[in-house]
Parts: sequence; C-alpha cells; structure tokens
Amino acid sequence: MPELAEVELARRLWDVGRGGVIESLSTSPKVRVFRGVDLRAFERALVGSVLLSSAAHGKQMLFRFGPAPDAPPHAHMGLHLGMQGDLLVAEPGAPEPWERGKHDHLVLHQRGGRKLVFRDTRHFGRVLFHPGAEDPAWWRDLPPNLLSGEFTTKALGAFLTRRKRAPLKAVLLMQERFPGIGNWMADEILWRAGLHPETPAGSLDPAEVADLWRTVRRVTRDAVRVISPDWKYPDSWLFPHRWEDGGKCPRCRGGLVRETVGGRTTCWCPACQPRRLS
DNA sequence: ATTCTTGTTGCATC
DNA sequence: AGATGCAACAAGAA
Repeated sequence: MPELAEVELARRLWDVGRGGVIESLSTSPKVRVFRGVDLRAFERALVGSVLLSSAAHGKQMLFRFGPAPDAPPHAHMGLHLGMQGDLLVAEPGAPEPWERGKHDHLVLHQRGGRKLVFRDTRHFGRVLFHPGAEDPAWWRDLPPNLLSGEFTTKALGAFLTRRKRAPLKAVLLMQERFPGIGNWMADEILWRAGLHPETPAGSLDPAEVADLWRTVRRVTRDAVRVISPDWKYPDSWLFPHRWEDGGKCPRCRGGLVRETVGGRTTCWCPACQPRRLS
C-alpha cells in the first residue's frame, strides 16, 4: 500500500545499508520496472560504490551513491513502488526472512553479505537511473510537498478551479498537485472533510476550500506520524473499515458504501458525506 | 473461469 | 488548448 507514509517507511528500511560498499547487483533486465534504464551503465556506476543517503517525496524515492562514505555522490537511483512494490533487507548469516522471490527485481549485495532488495510482483513500480553529482531533474521538479509552505489554500483553490468538472476523488489522486496521496488517503480526506467523492472540484466555496486544505494537511501529518514498522491504523479512521463488507462509519456508525469513482474503488459514508444538489 | 486490485501513462474524445 | 475519462500495463488472489 505504498502511499507517502508507506514510501517513507520503506526508504528508511534501507538506511541500515548506508555506508556499505555494493559488491554486486542482481537485476531482472527484462522486467518492465527497468524500462528506459541503461542497465550496463547503471551497474557500472553502482558496483564498488557506497550508498550515501536517501530521501522520499510523495511516492518517489531517491538514493544517492558515491565512491566513498565521505565523498560527494556520483550516481542517483530513483525508486517508485507502483501498486505492490516493497523494499526489504536481508542481514548476513540470518536466513532470509522471506521465500526467495522471482519478483525480487533488484538486489544490492553489500560487502559483508547484507542484501537490499526491491520486490515488485505486479511490475508497476519503476527504477530510474541518473549518473552525475547533482540531484536529477525528475527529483528537483517534483511538486511541492503537502506539508511545505508552498502548498497553500490559494494553490489548492486554483487547482480545484482548473479541474472544476472532475470529481474531487479523481482530483486528489493527481500527483502533480498532491504528491503521495493514493486511494486510501483520498478517501480518508474526503470522509474527514464531509465531502461526497463525486463532488465537482469547482463547486467548493472558499470556506470549503480552506477546510479541505486543512484536512489534506491533517491526514498527511497523521499518516506520517503514525507509521512505524508495526503500525496500525486507528479504528477512529475510515481506513481500517473501508474494505470490510458491511463496514460501519466510525463517526456515525452508519453503513459505508463502496463504488467506483474517478476510475477507482472508493469508500464513503452516505450520511456524513451527502451528495450535493447540483 | 472470471473479476478484482492501495498507480501511472498514453490516447481518444470532448 | 486544455480538461476529462478510460484502457493498458502484470500478476496473483478470491
């Protein structure tokens, strides 16, 4: 379920490998996750180098590699987990905590035996490669983080106006404005804001835009705050109820509804999120 | 066997 | 031109 908080958790998992020399790579060259990557150049740049640092922005991750722990980077790798991708670590000596998978498309073998694994059964994820010392363009050009000062009510209002006829559910999934929001966060936001998922984006008044802005920030902050390796979503959120058949709204105890909106399965509470008269 | 899926992109249509 | 909607991508689960 890789949305922004899960992506941050996955990124952090590989922190244990920072400073370690990469002795070799295992890749599945023909798998779609490597589309557009020059694998020979990628391997040449990474083998013998050290994992220096990493960062996550929305659903995108960046890993920096250099010739030595205290040297500047000379190569960058981007990872996107797609629908089902995940990062794993296998410590040396210990039996691998998972069955050796045919979907482990990228394994960084570090000196000493630790393995950093990118697994993706559905191949919707993506590996990006950028040789060079500077952060790549695809990283620099990402839209402002939802918790940054650049994500303002004004920016939100302008975007909703531009997408005025699209349903709010579809608009919240647009990464160009809401980096890191996925299906569950979009449903959570609309539920907390009391907005029906099919509400046309352009129909909110200024007070509703401000309220939606606060809700986006609150759900984002809560998601980032609650994650840990053994995290669990509070029962007071919509999240743990949205896939249950006969699930009940944690606020009003009424029955939840599940239908496709904006091309995606969407869950909402008809009582708390009434459809507007248009 | 058929239908479903937590994401993104490219294309057709308005 | 820009906005919108949808099929396609791949694999496994129910």
